[in-house]
Amino acid sequence: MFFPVQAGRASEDVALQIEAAIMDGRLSPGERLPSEREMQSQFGTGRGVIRETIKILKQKGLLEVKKGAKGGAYIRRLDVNNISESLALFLKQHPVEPEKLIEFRETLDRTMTQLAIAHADQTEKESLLKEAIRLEEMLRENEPDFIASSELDRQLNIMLARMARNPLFEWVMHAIQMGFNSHDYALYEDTAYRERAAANWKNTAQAIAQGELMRALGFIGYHYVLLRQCIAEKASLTNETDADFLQKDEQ
Amino acid sequence: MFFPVQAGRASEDVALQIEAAIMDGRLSPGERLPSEREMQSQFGTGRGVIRETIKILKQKGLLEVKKGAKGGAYIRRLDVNNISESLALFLKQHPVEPEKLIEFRETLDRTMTQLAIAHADQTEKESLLKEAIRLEEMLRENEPDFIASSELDRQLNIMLARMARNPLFEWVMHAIQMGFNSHDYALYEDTAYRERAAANWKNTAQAIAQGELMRALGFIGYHYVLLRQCIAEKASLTNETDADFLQKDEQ
DNA sequence: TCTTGCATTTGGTCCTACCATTGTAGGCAT
DNA sequence: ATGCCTACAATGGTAGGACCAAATGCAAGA
Repeated sequence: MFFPVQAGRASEDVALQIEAAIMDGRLSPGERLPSEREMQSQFGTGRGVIRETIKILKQKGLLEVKKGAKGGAYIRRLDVNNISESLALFLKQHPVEPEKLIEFRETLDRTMTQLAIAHADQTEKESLLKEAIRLEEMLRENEPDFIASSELDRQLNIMLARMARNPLFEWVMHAIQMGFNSHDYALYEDTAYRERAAANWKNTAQAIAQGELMRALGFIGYHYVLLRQCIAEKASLTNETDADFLQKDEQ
Repeated sequence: MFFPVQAGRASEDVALQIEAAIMDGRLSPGERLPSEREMQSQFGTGRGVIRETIKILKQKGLLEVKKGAKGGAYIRRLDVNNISESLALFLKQHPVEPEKLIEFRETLDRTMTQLAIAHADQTEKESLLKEAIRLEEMLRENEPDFIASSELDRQLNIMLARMARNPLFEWVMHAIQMGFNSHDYALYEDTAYRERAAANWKNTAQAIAQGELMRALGFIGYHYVLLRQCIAEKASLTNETDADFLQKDEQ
């Protein structure tokens, strides 16, 4: 039941030591690690081990590496993107039925709306409304930019999440949006959908600004009704894609 | 406005190529990559670059490396733990007020309860109830095992998530529980809390098994009332810890 | 004072040799 | 023929050295 103390994991070992030092606060964001050649002698290993260590920690998002004099490995503050990337990678291997995603997002949206009305200040609420109006206008143009508008849609979601004054909602929304970026562009190509969705965003923002919770929730509900309709239409049009998706989902 | 085509990122480059091959399905879980020395010549680089590449992909959870003959880098199917680990790491650097965590979990719990009643089969519902009863019994012992019981509490949560038939809830719950493991043990040390919490779990499971949504939601609500009380008590007892926490949260 | 250019620091790459682990094939003994 | 053991080969793990490339700073020169 004993296991070898070090079964070829020198780089993992060093990585753990450095990670621990960062988490303990012995190393703070912005600080620099010694140069590779220095650590090489400090840890008593070859330089290769140190380099592999650095790659690991860099991949974890804990380090940022710069070349040249005054270069080296700098401690980096983690940000949400690391989680988002992990999630996105995971989702590529584990496709989720659109309905499941909608179910999840609707839950979050309803709560965030509630929290936003309670906690956000008036400035933010009006800013949300302003952006929603901007989205509506953007789509009224002759040749709407789908990428820009679905980007703005994302922005609105993030704003709402931030207004909820609960970072967890913000982080999860962020990660979810990054993970599912591919599907969303397509929706904004549907003329009928995008205009009603934008109008609905405006209504939602208005209700939030006026503090009318139930009305806001009603609009949120309508938003997801629209989404479900739009997806159902797309699915019935292209059976092939649907079959593909189901197949992928099976494995 | 031009940027150098390869600013010292050979290993990242190779990693991207392999990652793409995995995502395209050109490489499937279980398959083996060529040996380091072979790839070295295939990619036209030194062996160090290949090794760094492998470390990166291993850290991402895409590879598993074995030594010896028939060893090498094997493609691995991603699992939720990678996300959980990213989140846990992130949360260590970004502490969250307990109230915010409760707010978030309560939202998920309420929806999951609703979905579980609608989608789970009777077998599962009874199994949930059985485990809840087991938790209650476990705490009635003379010397309850805090770690085991808070582990069982986690299990109950995961079961509920699975019963919702929506993998997103399952994954997020999993990640959240991994990320916040440290706080939760402590709660189960409070005698008054843990017994009422367990009894409440039983009631909740019972209501779910009987398909009584509103009653179940009522119990869920009570669960979080208990949690909030428990945390408030702890906070008022140890002002020092609380001050520490706020300080950490500021930075 | 500004520019140029050299020197230094530091990561990026290649190479080569050797060690450690593991699976297997072949030989040896029963 | 069977079963055990050993030697070998494949493969990742480590060490150390040499050189390249980029970034910075300083010094010399215009």
